[in-house]
Amino acid sequence: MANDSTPRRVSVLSSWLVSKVALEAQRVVADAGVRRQEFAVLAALEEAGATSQADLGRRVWMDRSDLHALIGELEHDGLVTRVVDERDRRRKRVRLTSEGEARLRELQARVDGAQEALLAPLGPDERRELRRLLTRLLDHHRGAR
Amino acid sequence: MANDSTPRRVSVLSSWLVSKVALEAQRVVADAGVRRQEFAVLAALEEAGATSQADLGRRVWMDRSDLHALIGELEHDGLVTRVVDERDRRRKRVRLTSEGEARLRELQARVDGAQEALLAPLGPDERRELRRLLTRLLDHHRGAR
DNA sequence: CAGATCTCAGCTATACTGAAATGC
DNA sequence: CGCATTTCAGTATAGCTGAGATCT
Repeated sequence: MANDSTPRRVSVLSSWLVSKVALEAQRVVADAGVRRQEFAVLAALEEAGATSQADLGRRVWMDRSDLHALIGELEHDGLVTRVVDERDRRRKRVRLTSEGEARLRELQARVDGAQEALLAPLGPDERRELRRLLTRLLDHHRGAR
Repeated sequence: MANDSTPRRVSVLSSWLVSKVALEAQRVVADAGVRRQEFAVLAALEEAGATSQADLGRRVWMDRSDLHALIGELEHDGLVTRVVDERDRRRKRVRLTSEGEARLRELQARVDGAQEALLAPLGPDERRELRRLLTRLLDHHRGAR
């Protein structure tokens, strides 16, 4: 009550609040030794099986260009393979290697830890509620484009 | 229920969720013609009166370096003045001009609109709850450093 | 032909770091 | 001296754009 260092008027801007929390979240995940994008792509790949880069981009909401670069790295590190789809030669099917699966399991463990650190001050109900509210916002604005 | 395009496993990563919402928030505010940083600084200045850049940086959680550049722009545009503090000559007191105040009122109106657009899918209680949860996270992690 | 996909070469905004200059 | 403040220069990352090549 006495120690309110957050500027009142600025805190009225939810955009500001969300951005700062996002930064903090990113920091926590990075401190756990995880690149958010890599994790997101590997996880999406495991879930979707072998898909095209374009599909992957839609799933992870990542830019085609950045995704292309990232997949290049992952391929170079032997975590994924990139093969021309013979049924539609425009596409390249990206697939997890067994090394990629191992890497994903490793990252998942670290991410779980980071997640716990990030949400530490919240109880189970609050975590659920936070996720619900954020998801609602995302779904709403996603639909509008 | 049928249309669940968000990858299940990725959405488990709250960090990812928060980041995407932050991006959306930023977009909404930018679409309203507002630079988040400029608004934050002007608002903090109105609230704090004439303070040093360092103090301003702490209030708005902005980097000294970036803040310096931004204040340079604002000064060039006649929105703030920057004067050496004679009581402590290391400091420069930054102060809103009347043009700056007018600019702030203009931005505030746009920000209110953007805020409304961003939070449209949430009811009043939900907005309060979202802000409460985010603030709690921020305060917690802020204290830890 | 329209449209999708992959690729490449950039751009911008944001956050941050290191270090010098000045003054307390 | 240690410490705070301002300033400058440079780095890193994320997200994005435009355009060409290839294919359906």
